[in-house]
Parts: sequence; C-alpha cells; structure tokens
Amino acid sequence: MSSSESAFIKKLSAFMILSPDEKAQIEMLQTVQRRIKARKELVYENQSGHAAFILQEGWACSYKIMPDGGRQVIDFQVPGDFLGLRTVLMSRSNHAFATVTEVVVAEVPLRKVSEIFRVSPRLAAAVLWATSRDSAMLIEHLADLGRRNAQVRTAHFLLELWDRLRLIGLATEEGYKCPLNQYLIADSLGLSAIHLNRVLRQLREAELLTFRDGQVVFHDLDGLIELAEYDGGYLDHGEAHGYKSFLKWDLQ
Amino acid sequence: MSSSESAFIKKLSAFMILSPDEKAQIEMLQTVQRRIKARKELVYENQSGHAAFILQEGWACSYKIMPDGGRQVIDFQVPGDFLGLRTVLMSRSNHAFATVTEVVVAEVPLRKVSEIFRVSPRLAAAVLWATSRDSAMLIEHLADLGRRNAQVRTAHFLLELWDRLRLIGLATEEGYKCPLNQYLIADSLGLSAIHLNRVLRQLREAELLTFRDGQVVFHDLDGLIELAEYDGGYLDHGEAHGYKSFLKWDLQ
DNA sequence: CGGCAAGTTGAACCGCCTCAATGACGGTGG
DNA sequence: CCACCGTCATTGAGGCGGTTCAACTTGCCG
Repeated sequence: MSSSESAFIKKLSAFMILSPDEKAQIEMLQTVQRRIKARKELVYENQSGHAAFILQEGWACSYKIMPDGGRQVIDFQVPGDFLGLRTVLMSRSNHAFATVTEVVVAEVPLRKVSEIFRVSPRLAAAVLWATSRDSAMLIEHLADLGRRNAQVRTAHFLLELWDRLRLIGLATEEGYKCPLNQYLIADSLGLSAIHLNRVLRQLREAELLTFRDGQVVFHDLDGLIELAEYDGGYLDHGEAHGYKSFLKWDLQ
Repeated sequence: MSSSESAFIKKLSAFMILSPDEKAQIEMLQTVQRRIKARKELVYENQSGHAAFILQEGWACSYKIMPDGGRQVIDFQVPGDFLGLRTVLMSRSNHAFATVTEVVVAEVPLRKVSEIFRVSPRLAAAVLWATSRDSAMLIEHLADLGRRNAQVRTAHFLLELWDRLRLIGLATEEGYKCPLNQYLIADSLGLSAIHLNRVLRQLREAELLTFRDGQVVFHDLDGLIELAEYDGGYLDHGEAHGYKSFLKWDLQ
C-alpha cells in the first residue's frame, strides 16, 4: 500500500484487494475537489437533493441539533470517509454536516455512484461495505450512550478513533493527532464538557492516556483496551478478508 | 394499496410507486418462508456468512450484549422490515437478532439481493432507501440516548413506533398493539425497567397515553407530539415522493 | 492591551440507578 | 381444585454519576 494512494483506497483495501483498474476507477470518483475552511456547514438539516462527498483531508462531523439548542454529534469523519451517502436517497436528512478543520473533499454526484454500481459489482460491494461499517460504528456508539459509563465510553471512543486512523496511516502505537475539542467530544458522548474534562483527567491520572493540545498520547494501551472492553472487530479491518463476502456477492 | 399486499411492499410504496411487475419481483424474494417461535435467537453475534431476512409477521429485535451482562437493544423490527441486511457484507456482526413474538420470516440469500441490484436499479434504490431509513432511525435513537430525558425519550420512542406501524396498517389514531415488555423497552431506551415504569406512570397520569396489556392507547396525541418534540419526517413516509430521488438514481 | 475560545476546578443539585419487596396473572402439576 | 411457580408490573428508600452554575486560567489573535 503506497502512501501516495488516497485515504479512500486505503480504507477500501481493508475490505478487498483492489486491482489497478479498480483503483483508477475509484480515483475517477474523486476528480472534482474542493477545499473548505474549518467550521463550515456542508449539508444542512432537512436539505434535500444533495450530493455525497468523499473526505480526502481534514476532519468533519455529522450532528443533529435538538429543539432545546443542544447538539448530538452522530459521528466524526476522517480522510477516506463518505459524507452524506446514507441520506442521499432520503427526501430529507435528519442531520447536518460541518467541517471541523479545513478539509479537502471530492464531490460525488449520485450519477457517478449509480454508474459504479452498474459497471462494477465489486466496487459496489466495497461501497456498501463502507456503509455497513458506518452502521456498525453507529451501533457501537449507541451502546456507548445507553450502557457504558462516562469513563469506559470515553476510552472506547478514543480507541475506535485510533483504529480508524491507523487504517489510513494517521496513527501509531504511541497515539495520534486529534483536532477535536472537548465540547465536540462531549456532544458526541452525550456528556457535558465539564464532566468529560474530569474523565480525561481521571484517565491521565490513571496513566492510561493524555489528551492535550490536539494530541492523544497512549501511556498504557493494554490497560486502556481492558478498561474499555474494546474489541475493534466491528470495524472489519482485516487483511482483505471481506473478499470472501464479495465472492458470494458477485456470483449469481 | 390492497391489504393483501405484503408489509414489505406497503413499506416500499412509501418510497415509490411500484409497478405490478416490480411487485411480483418483490414477492419472489419472499417465497421461502419460515415460522419461528417467540424468544428465539436468529443471528448470533459474531456470526458470519449469514443470510438476510424479511420479517412478514410478528416482532423481532436486534441487540448487543455488553461484557457486564447488560443489553442494549438497537432497534425493533416490525412486519416489512429487513433483518441482518446491514451486516451481510461484514465478516462479523456486532449484534444479534431475536424474535419477540412468534414470527414469519422470508430468508433472502445474498445471491437474490445481488440479482435484484443487477436487473432492477429501481428496486435496488428502494432497498437502499430502506437501509437509509434504518440509519435515520438509528440516528434518532442516538439522539434519544444522548440528549433527551427519560420522559421525552419514551414518548419519542412510542411515537416513532406508531408511525412505523401506521405505514403497514397496524396502528390507528387511537393506538396500536405492542407486544414489547417493559424490560425490552428499557433496554432500548438505556433506562432501568424500574424507571421506565415510573415514566409510563407519569405519561398515564398526565393523560397522554396508557401502555398496558400489550396495548398503547393515546389519550392526547397532540400533547404527546408536543412533549416529545416529535417530527417523523426522518422516516420519509411520503406519498412516494422519493420517486424524484429515484429519477436521479436511474438516469446515468 | 482587550477579547474571545478552550480548558480547568469547585459546589450544589437531581435524574436515574440499585436494592428490596410486593402484587397480579396465567400455567402446571399434585 | 388449589398450591406452587415464573414472568411481568409496580412501588419505596437510598445512593451515585453526571448536570448546572459560576469562577478562574491559559493561550491566541487583532
């Protein structure tokens, strides 16, 4: 896997081995690029008929604004992730997207997705795999909010992010760069920023990890994984083991 | 819409108007039927290579068991809903399915889904719409757990269920039959069954609704909708308004 | 220098949990 | 026919996890 390949290709490579032809087709999806500043809304709530985007550089988030002004962050997007794909067939979206940092996105019109589905069942399966993985993350997030306490929840969140970033070469065993502030993370974890701050202090004092200055540094990865009861298997990052699934998919 | 049509057809009809041919194709998906008793596991956690199911009669649920023995119910399935579609391309599933009541399901092998995608882009779009709608429900569920209090959360849950059941003709303005017990609902809403019981009492005493003996009876629907700040628009139940989306999807 | 965004800490409160017990109901078997 | 059981619903008492409000710090930028 060359480091010059797009994050999207790196990600899909976890699902199946891509041929040079397929890689070229994927790159064709990403020709129309746009650079967008930090903290800009990308897709509005209730907006219809929007396109989807592939995030190439930077971080974004999807969220829902509650009637009382509160905010629930649905998930964060890192390079290689789709934005807005899950609502592209809905007449309205029940959530909005915004950039966190400055980003580079490729706009992917519905027409191009449709074409991919027509000409390459393999790539179609890969795109559907990515959306299934998003669902699996949503489910894990749900379990976070419903059944895990603040400490486990926070540890779990930071470990999942670590796995996702490793896949695209943006994290090491030591840690990773994370441009999210405590308000954003708190709104994702269903906590107040104040309490999240205390939880982060606990994790630091327990010498598990430090989150400071936009940097996550692990001190005791094993201890953290044990605390969070973390098993990233739901992300399905194997060595293209999904290829077996594809066979079932491709054969009629 | 004839009442003899399958719940799955009734549901997809909210997205687009189906031709007789398309209806026939859909019914072909549902030829292999199985009857399963109440409280049986359907798909085990971590199981791979499973098929998907279309639920035709009865209720089911998907859930995740936590390491401490707790349970988070992801969502409930009612007639017309897919089971296991979102994990069909993953090498493992991070959640399990179980029946709530006795059910009738149609087993849909991956091969048949693949065939639908090949021969009918319109039906493919309809299936993808159904999965998008599932995601939208997951997101609303996430907002429930993260940012709504127990009362609003419970009201929201019961109203969403009402909308879903109306679509397939199983609910009226008065209420609906609901075979879920308080333990199941509590595990879905991230509450203890004890607290849910108190919340249901509050809703009853506020003369908003009564949930008793497997029956939800509305006393003040408008008041309930206002309390829950409920807007079911995310379910995308219009009069086949999604058809416009399909046009974009179909045209190259 | 002033001003704003982000992080940090303390104090008081309350929503929801846990533990415990009791009531209502249908099924089953002696 | 009734005693016994399991499941589900209901209620009380007490405790904790996380919230809210408020204050102070730090760093950055104009």
